[in-house]
Amino acid sequence: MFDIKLIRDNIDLVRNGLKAKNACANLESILEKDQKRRDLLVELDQLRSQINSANEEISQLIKAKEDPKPKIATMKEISNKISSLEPQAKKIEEELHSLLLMIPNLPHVSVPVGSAQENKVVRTWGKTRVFDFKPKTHIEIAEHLDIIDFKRATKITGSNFILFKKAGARLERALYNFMLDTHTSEHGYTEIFPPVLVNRESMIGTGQLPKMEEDMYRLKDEDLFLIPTAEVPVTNIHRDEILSEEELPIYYTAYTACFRREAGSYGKDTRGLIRVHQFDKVELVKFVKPETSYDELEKLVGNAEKIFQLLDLPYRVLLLATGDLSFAAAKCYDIEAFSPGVDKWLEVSSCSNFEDFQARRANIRFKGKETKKTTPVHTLNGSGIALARAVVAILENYQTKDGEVTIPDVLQPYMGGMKKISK
RNA sequence: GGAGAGGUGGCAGAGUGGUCGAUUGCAACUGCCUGCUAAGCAGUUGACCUGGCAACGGGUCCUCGGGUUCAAAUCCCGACCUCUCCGCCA
Repeated sequence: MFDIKLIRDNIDLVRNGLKAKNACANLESILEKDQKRRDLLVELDQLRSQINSANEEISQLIKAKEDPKPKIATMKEISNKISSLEPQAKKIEEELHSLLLMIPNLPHVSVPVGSAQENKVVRTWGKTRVFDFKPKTHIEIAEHLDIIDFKRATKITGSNFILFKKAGARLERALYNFMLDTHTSEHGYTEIFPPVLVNRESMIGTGQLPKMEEDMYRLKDEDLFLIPTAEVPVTNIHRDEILSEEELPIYYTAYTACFRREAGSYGKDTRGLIRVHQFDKVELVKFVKPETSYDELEKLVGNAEKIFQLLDLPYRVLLLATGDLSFAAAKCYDIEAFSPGVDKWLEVSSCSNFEDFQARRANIRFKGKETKKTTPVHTLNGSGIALARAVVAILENYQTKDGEVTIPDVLQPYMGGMKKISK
């Protein structure tokens, strides 16, 4: 949730931040509503205060066996005034709230200003494979090895769904087990297995709603949503809670299926595994103290990178420019894996610091041990990592001349010792 | 899904129209006492909104939303959740 006080106190900062993010909001109208709301509140509070003291007097009159009728008459009068003001106050409160929910987070100062062209490659890891043959795409490889059945997935559900088979299915399972094991035993994350259906409050809490409802799968009868990422249920674990300072930082990791409608994004990038409506992902979520959140972001990216290093897959890390940042993010690194078959860098992870943006929406705070103050926590999350695209990277990077795929060393134990996928 | 019971502060648990943000117990914190620990004694302990430079005020919150009333934790209606029994089911 956007902090109204920041708009009141520092409107230029907000205006510039929104501009950098290519977002607009009528800040003047928000401030106007805010003023009107506070004026109404002051008036209402005064009336309520009168009611409270009158009420006390009435009870004393009753106790003293005196006639409370005249006092009751004045109370009735005040009470009527209150009932006429209350709906106004409530209405403006709601209007203000929904306006604030539509304002995106502001970018951090360290984020380059501009559109996606301003994204910066921060570092590149590993060597791009050199093949003595023309590398095939993951689609050709998967169909040749009969480990993914695109046609039948379409028959069962619809376009852009996938059906893994045999070693393909096993590879999927091996990958998320390997990732969960790495994050829990080497990076200190606590494993979570959350629901994949969440309610509206949870979706608002992490910022998917109200703005992006059309991108979400929603149940017709229940007002529940299929999660687009485990970020939603996992961040909402601590919604409406006050944590103690000693509990922080909290690190969670979760494997879930993720569901995205990808409305309006049909085009050339949608073949194969690259953009599908359901994919598996291992997510990393952190709740931290504000002063540590940017250090925590660097560590988070490092944890995601580690997966690629262990898999020995070349990747690069991008720092996203302001215009490419998502709604809730203040700063974001993308990890892209190089896939020689499609000859592209594919986004396989996105690691963001949301600062207190989600924490304000979801009402997640912590109490200072010394200060005794309650302050919103900072939340972060990152993919560690997204599976369908990691499979693309593995199939295309580890393909051999005769159409087989070598299994990366770290995955072999998870594949029952299998060293390569053959027909 | 059907029938019944219930949802009060960190927890336990009173309160059934007016002086109730709410008795009390536990837990926690701060003093005192004590060789140490325990016990004991005294006090403190919620969140949110809002006025004010401040000192210091005012308001809201007894699951949530409506209603009755001058006045609601308390009465009425609805939603959600929990428990018990029955049905169904992995």
